Amino acid sequence: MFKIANDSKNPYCKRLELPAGPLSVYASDALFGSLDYKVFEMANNNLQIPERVYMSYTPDVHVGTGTCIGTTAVWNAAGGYVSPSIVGSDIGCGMRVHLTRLHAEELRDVRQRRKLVKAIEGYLPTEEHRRGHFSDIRLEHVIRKGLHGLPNKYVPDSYTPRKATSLTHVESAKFGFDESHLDRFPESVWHRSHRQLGTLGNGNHFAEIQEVQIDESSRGVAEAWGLFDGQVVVMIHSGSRAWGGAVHQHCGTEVAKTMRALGLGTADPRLIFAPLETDAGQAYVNLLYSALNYAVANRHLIAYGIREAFRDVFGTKTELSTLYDLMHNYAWEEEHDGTACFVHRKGATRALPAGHPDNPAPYRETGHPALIPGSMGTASYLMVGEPGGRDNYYSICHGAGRIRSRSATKRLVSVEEFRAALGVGTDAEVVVNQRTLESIIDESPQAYKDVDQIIESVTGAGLARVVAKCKPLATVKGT
DNA sequence: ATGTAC
Repeated sequence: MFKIANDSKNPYCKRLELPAGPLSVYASDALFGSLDYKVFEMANNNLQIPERVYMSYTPDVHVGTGTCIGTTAVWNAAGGYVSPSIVGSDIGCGMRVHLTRLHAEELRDVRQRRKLVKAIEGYLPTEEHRRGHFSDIRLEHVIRKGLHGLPNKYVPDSYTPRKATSLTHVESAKFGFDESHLDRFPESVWHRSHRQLGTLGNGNHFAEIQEVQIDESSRGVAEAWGLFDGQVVVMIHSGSRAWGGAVHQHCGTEVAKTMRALGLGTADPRLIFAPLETDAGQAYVNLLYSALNYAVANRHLIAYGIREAFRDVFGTKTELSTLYDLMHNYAWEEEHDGTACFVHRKGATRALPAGHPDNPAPYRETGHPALIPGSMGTASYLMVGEPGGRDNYYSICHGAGRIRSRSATKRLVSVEEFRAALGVGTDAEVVVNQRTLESIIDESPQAYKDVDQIIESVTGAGLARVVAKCKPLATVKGT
């Protein structure tokens, strides 16, 4: 189906010539060889969207709906295209890490980890908060202004040690957009979205308590970020919940209509896209930004709840400073080599190197943290971009990457295997909140690639390097 | 990932 061009000097980057155009794939030979041929069929469909400037896969790539998870796809902002299928329905889904001053020794006793997990569960209901919870928060303020729409009680930082870190240590705290598009959503969507504020959601979303292990080669950066060996950190993975879903569904229908009217399409009817300048394209981009506002505020409020739990267990002086918050499902404008680009990242994380002007101010000199989760029971990584990332529009992986569908995992993986992967019954058990592991077996590590191999491909390719490895101590999942 | 229809 395709040829591999020989012009790449990077053994971790394959430049393919598919019938519809070029595709860069960042992966070791072993990972590249293990890819399902369907990811190339899917790429070939995505490459048929007109006017594309660039498209690539990260090593954790796997098949999704219309577009693979692990895709970076770039158009020029002028005359470009936007695709709700490439962004996917969990708009703004991403990662957040908070730092504590606690040492993992304080959680060495499994009973202490259980106590903490139970406390966190009390603040993060699995589905929705009860009526009246967060009644001091106006949802339309959050939708319109992101973190800046939250009451002072939540920001800036009655709870972080350095002033306003939760507003400055984020990829984006607020997206401005044309609010007239908000009229189209029924009251039920607003109501549900309010009750879902500060909740994790399902699937691969989680909150995890982890122990830091600094990579010696990056000790300087690690210490500049406030990390120390043995430090307890909190990693959060969540998105825009029902709000993003409603944006995806509503705008997707409109974009599909525009597509038909313009006679556009590819071999895959699920792959929807439209020129940026169309009414449907503009409505989607505006409401996409509203979902990015929801998602960042949602992760912020999850962190707020977890901080309350830490205070219940470790005392009122416990701090949870914000390391960083960034997304891996989104599209927005970025400038590259002086050109305004419209960049889609679906299951791909931006990792800017030291000195890049788009780093937020606190991370201008070091590069910002790129937060990469592993699968359950396995390590996660704090990375930083390298200058070589420029070739890939500064995109790196977003995690381990699924190798088995949820249904296949339920069929093929036993609860015993899952228990063993989490060390259940040993001193090192990763404590999980769920009453039965059976209910979340589709998230067992046997459903995912080995995150260490993914990271090796990213570092080998010169896209980013490891600052710290974070080993799981306890995990909180939705149902 | 999510809500909704089956």
